[in-house]
Amino acid sequence: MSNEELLRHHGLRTTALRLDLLRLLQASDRALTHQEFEGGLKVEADRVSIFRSLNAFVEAGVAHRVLDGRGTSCFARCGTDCGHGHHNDTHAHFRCNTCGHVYCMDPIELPGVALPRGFKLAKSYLELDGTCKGCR
Amino acid sequence: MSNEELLRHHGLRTTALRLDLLRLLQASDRALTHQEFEGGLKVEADRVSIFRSLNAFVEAGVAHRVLDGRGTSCFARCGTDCGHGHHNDTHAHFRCNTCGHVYCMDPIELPGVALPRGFKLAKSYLELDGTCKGCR
DNA sequence: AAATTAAACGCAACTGTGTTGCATTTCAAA
DNA sequence: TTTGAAATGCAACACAGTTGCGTTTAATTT
Repeated sequence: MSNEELLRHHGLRTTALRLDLLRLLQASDRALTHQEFEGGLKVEADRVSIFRSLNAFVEAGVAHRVLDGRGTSCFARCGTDCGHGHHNDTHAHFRCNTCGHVYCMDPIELPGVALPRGFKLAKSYLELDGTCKGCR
Repeated sequence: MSNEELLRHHGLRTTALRLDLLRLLQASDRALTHQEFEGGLKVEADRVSIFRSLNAFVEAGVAHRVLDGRGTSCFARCGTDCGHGHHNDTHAHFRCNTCGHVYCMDPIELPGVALPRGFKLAKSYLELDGTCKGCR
């Protein structure tokens, strides 16, 4: 599926900015921060528009948001089974303590956890850190 | 161990602000944000001093830092086995999707994860969300 | 008890992320 | 080609968190 089709398929308009953002998303093997998007764009775009497009991606199921362990949002492409309002991002995220980059891992099974009385579990997320292959 | 002793034991001076922060930490069953500390203090204190004291707590092993899922830091008391530069915070954190509060869960075993070639794992963190007992 | 010194503090200023309001432009459909 | 909604740009704002620096204070020494 082309990026134009991808956007259309998720109910988003195809604009130069969004195609450019998708290009960056697809070219990267890891989650990117807003800053990295801004620095890598070929088109000129306002910070605010980038934020809004990335938020639109998340809402539409085109990308998912990951926190980088210091509170900054990173974005990575979703699998084909994500759609408007629902994400199937049941994979772990690995953050490198040296370069700070965040990588999506393969999907895994998470263990059940006993919660205190009254707590209702919705989702579990496994976050990993260590050293990535580029930083060893 | 009194709070004075606790601070002394971790190489920190006992000041009115730090004792007040410790009081709030101890009175809470969940991790608190900087804002909550600021609002709950009996003594007057500058925002910056609160940030600095909380950072000092983390570095000394008195408290640990948890992200609340929206990028803001929360702080909770450490167990007795944490010290300067090393934390034994091998427990999951639960964030309520309604009120946003973050709770520390009991320590659990995390499953081993197969990482891509070249990645070296340091630590794993299990993050949970759902509805807390106060919000059902 | 007074002097001393490093740690802690208060204040001002700054950085960076992320958001909101509003006017303007642009996409896509009629 | 017209048209309406979505997307963008710009200005301003909110908030977390940090840094520099001068002053105060805690704990040690004399």
